[in-house]
Amino acid sequence: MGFTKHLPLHIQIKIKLEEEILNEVYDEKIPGELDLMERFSVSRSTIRQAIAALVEEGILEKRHGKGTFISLKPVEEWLGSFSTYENIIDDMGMKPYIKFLSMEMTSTPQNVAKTLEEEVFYKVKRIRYADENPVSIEENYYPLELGKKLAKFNWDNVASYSLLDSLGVKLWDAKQIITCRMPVKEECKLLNIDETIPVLFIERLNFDREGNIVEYEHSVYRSDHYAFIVKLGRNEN
Amino acid sequence: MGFTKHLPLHIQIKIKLEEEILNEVYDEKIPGELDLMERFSVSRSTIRQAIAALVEEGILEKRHGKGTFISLKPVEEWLGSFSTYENIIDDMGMKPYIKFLSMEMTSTPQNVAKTLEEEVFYKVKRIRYADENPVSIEENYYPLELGKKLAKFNWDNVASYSLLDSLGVKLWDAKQIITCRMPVKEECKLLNIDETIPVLFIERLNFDREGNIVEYEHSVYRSDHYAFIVKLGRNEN
DNA sequence: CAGTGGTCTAGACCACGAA
DNA sequence: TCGTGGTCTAGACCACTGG
Repeated sequence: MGFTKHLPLHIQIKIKLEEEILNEVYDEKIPGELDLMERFSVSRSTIRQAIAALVEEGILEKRHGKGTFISLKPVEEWLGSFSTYENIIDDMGMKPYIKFLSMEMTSTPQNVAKTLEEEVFYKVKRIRYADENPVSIEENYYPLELGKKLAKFNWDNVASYSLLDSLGVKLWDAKQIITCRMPVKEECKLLNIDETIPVLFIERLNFDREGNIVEYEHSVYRSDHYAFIVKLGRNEN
Repeated sequence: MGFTKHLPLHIQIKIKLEEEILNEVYDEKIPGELDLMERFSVSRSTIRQAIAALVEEGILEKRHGKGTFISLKPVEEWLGSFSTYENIIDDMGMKPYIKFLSMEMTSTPQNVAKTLEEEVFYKVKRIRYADENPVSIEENYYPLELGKKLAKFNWDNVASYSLLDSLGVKLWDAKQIITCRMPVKEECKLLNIDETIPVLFIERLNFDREGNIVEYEHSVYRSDHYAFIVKLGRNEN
């Protein structure tokens, strides 16, 4: 392996396994600890230490008596754990739906322009409903190359990250800004609200594992019936 | 120890250590692994496993060559990692200040009433400034008993959790709701804003380790100059 | 039963930090 | 140099899962 500095074995093994997992070398389950011991010619604790790190990162998941399985929590769960968009009025039974409005090329949004040099982005505009009631206007922006591929999909009622996922693009980090303002006329019309009701304005930059911007989201939520609920905990929850 | 079921040794040790840490048996540093091995009559890996769990929970912190130290991240850092309140207009140099306005007993706020049976709460009202400009109106509510103790402090320019901390109350979990609305007259006056500018409205319930409500926060932020910035990551960041 | 992960031991040597 | 945590080994037995 060239001149690998002098990383501890368990780290090297962890990296190797992680790489293989992300390259989909394994289907669902990684080899047992005995196999890995042989393969890497190390003791069991070293293997276990490597695996423990991956478990902690949410990449692997152990099942006693069965084996160690690839986890890679779906992004839905991950993002969901942060910004659960919930209805204050407690009408749980409502059906969510996202309707495609338009797709076009546009100039790079401000927020992205600071970081990237590209001048043109793909923009997808959609409206999110709860039953028949419009909830938000969502615009997703993508770099040209990625956008071209995404343009081939049907964007009705799908999560953007599931489309990204099918292209092999995984979201990893995100940065989000939350503020509010008064709606413009078009937003009032689309959301079916009065001009006197403010809207929550959310921007989110999504990054992949290497820190590249893969998606910029720009959303406007009506504030009269909805709010963001955030759970905070020191550990998992 | 009575009839301890049959918990693994490292779990028992972890619990024991955790208990001692929370009871402030140690000052800053826990005994070395050798000492603990002797004390519990177990092997080093068992001790290390117990400690690893506590490190993962953010309760301990290892320093190579020095020892294992009690961490218990200050709440500031913990809460701060979530909702960093930042100025969009990028005036970094501003000085934050929180001015005490009033303290009184009041009926239990709605949000708390759902969970608790108490009928009266202490309410502390303050205004947060950036330099000379008002940023938000913050109201903190406390259960009677706790409120009585807190009433003795000077509430100018201190974080509520630092006062709680000095009473031995540690925050552990939180639940937060973010939405927006138009300001009422009093809020316009206090925040020095026009009636046409919406405000961000944040409610937060803070819980201790046992899940008791220890604080309810109710804040109104002006939206014209400020926004919430949230960083999301799968692991630590 | 066989296979897998879970727990635990005893002992070795390394790497860092402070005196 | 000494004490601390970091890495690693070899081997043992237990507990869960599935055929």
